[in-house]
Amino acid sequence: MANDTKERILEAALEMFSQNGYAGTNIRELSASLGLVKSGVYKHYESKEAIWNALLDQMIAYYADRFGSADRLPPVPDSPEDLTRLTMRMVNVTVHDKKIAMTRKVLTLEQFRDPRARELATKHFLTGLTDMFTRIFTGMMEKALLKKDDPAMLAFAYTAPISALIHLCDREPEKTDGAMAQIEAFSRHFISIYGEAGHE
Amino acid sequence: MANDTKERILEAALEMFSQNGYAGTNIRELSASLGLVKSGVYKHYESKEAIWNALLDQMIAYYADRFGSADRLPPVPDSPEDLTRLTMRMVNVTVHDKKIAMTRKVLTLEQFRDPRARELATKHFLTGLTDMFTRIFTGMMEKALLKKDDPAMLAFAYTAPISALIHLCDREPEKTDGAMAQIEAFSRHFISIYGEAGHE
DNA sequence: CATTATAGTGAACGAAAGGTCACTTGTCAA
DNA sequence: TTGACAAGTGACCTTTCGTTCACTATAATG
Repeated sequence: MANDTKERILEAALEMFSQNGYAGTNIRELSASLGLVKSGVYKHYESKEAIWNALLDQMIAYYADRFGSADRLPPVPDSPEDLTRLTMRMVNVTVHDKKIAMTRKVLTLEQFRDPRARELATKHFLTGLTDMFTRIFTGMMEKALLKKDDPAMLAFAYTAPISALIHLCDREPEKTDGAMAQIEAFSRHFISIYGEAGHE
Repeated sequence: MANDTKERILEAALEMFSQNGYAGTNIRELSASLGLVKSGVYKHYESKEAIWNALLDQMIAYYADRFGSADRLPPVPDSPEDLTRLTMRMVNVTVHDKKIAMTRKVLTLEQFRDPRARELATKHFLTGLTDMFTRIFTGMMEKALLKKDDPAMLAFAYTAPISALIHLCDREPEKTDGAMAQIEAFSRHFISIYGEAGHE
């Protein structure tokens, strides 16, 4: 025992599924990338679909652990500039962390096929960010850093464009730098509109 | 001759590729959906990949014809309310037109595999809408319907959230009505922020 | 009417897919 | 030392895939 092959299979599956999709991946290649022969994989998972479901379980658990609970919320920014800094820090992680980026790709590719992937995709791409920033903006309005407005609407207006550029980075990685700059510019523009006048 | 089978194959391919992806589609099913036996397809296309390329050609040409030229631009709205009306009309078409919706799905599924799909996806999901509304907003600023600002930035801030909700409709069609309402609410909110004061 | 190209059929093929199984190897507990 | 078990191998099975091909029916052409 004391073997991590079962986990390594999931890692390899994430990599291959995110590049070629579930249907476009075969377990011969998958196992070869681990230095195994394909029958070896079946010692750990009973089928290709079982690998997929285990991977999805892991992605769902990871998301719940990392973004699901309210207490994991980043601190409310102390200034408008802090919002931009917080945003850029989060975006940088999300774009450059290989595992998170591959998770997004997998969800993109399988969202029409698997109901659980669909649900998780909506969280990753839309509601997760919106909910998070709804709380942040509520806090900022209480601190009088943002003009009073519907925080959920502002969060949607703030996160959706950022999410669109993250998708662009996934699709065309060579545009990552430009997209990052655009996110920062957008964040500043957002603050210039919604930031409470009187705060430096 | 006088046969439209070649076109019908592309229609069926769009349908199947948009649901199951390229790798997840087999030509037995594809031809069966046309009342053919699979070998019949090869009288019209020499391979599965040739079908895919022809479909992509058609999607690219369709996009260029419909959204590519500047003269196809919708008229600049005459009032802020008109912007919402124009937006809702465009979104309604884009969401409910089966062919356009399937095109988006196919591009979503194949964007990481095919460079041409990748390029078209970026146009469909990001730059196309942004460019279009950059022109519209420029016109609205000239008419003093919008506060003077960077029209490209406003267009990005306006279209990206709408695009996110269109994606939601593709992913979870049962949420279409809610998404539509949210788009309309967002449009009005946008106008309440950027609309030039003094216009009713 | 004879001809010829076109659209479609059905059987067959080789390759590749997912999956099974008898067997070997290495590790640990009794 | 031995027994048991988990991990990995390689041959093999079945199904399905994309593709080919000889053939037929049809409809337009000379």
